Amino acid sequence: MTVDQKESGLKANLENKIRKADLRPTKQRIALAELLFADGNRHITAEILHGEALEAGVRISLATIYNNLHQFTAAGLLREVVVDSTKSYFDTNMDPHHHFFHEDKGMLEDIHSSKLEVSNLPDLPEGTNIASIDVIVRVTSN
Amino acid sequence: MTVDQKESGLKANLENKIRKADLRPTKQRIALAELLFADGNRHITAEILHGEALEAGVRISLATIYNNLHQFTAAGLLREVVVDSTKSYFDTNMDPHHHFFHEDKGMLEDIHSSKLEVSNLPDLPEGTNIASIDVIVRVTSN
DNA sequence: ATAGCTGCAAATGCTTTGCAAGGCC
DNA sequence: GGCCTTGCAAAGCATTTGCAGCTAT
Repeated sequence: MTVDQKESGLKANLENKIRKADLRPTKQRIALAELLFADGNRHITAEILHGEALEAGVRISLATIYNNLHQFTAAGLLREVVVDSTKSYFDTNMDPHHHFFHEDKGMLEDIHSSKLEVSNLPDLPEGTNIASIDVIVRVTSN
Repeated sequence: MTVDQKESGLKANLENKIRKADLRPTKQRIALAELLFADGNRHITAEILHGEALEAGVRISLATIYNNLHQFTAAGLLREVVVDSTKSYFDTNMDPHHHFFHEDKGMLEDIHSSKLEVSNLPDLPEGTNIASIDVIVRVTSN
């Protein structure tokens, strides 16, 4: 198999992913999907993703980045991680897991679920269900 | 002891708290301290606190609310809880503890530290220290 | 053809800042 | 008096929205 075939196989795969989410595989969406999903788990902000897209030679507006990040999130391809009150991070790892947050660098790092356990959870408030449990271990450089 | 004496005792206490933080006990600061610390643990946004101050008849600007929330936070009288990417919450409970976050209502509720245990924490990334561990149990009404 | 997407620019919402006037020590 | 605080209005920043034009099906 040539490199080109691998390349096109990957793209076809991403197109599929987009189609399954009931979204049209536009040039911009495919480019974003490549940046987000090709290299495994990523934690990214809209701004950064925009920069990467431009660098990769894909002309795309920030508004479209935001639209697509939210559409991907709604479709279950991404999740939003709330760690910083000034900007939003999106995570491509959909398995249950937690995070280190490097406060100095504004960087997220996965903690595999098996590596961290939350026990002794008290009774939930009357009439509520758990939507998710987020554990954020904030670290600073020493 | 009369009610008035209790009242003034409380205020004197709050003034002390403010002085210890190296801040001047201005009318606005005392009013905010009353709203924040008089009735035990609270979780509050700048907007809400502003509303409460106006309701209590204290003329204070939103900018001053923000200034003081940050000064109180820097002084260790408050902590900021990051749960919502659109606004900041401040918590008057400085003991180590975690939170339920009612996503429907945008409301925080304490989980006493003794009630929830985080175990099996993996090794920290090279050269880092823990700043804090935040557990947020997001719940929705059913 | 038509419903969905994109880009632009304007709008939004929360938060911060600059600066003149006022208040605490 | 001198420095800290306040309030106002303007600015800032990330994000969202309206809309005209383009694109996938």
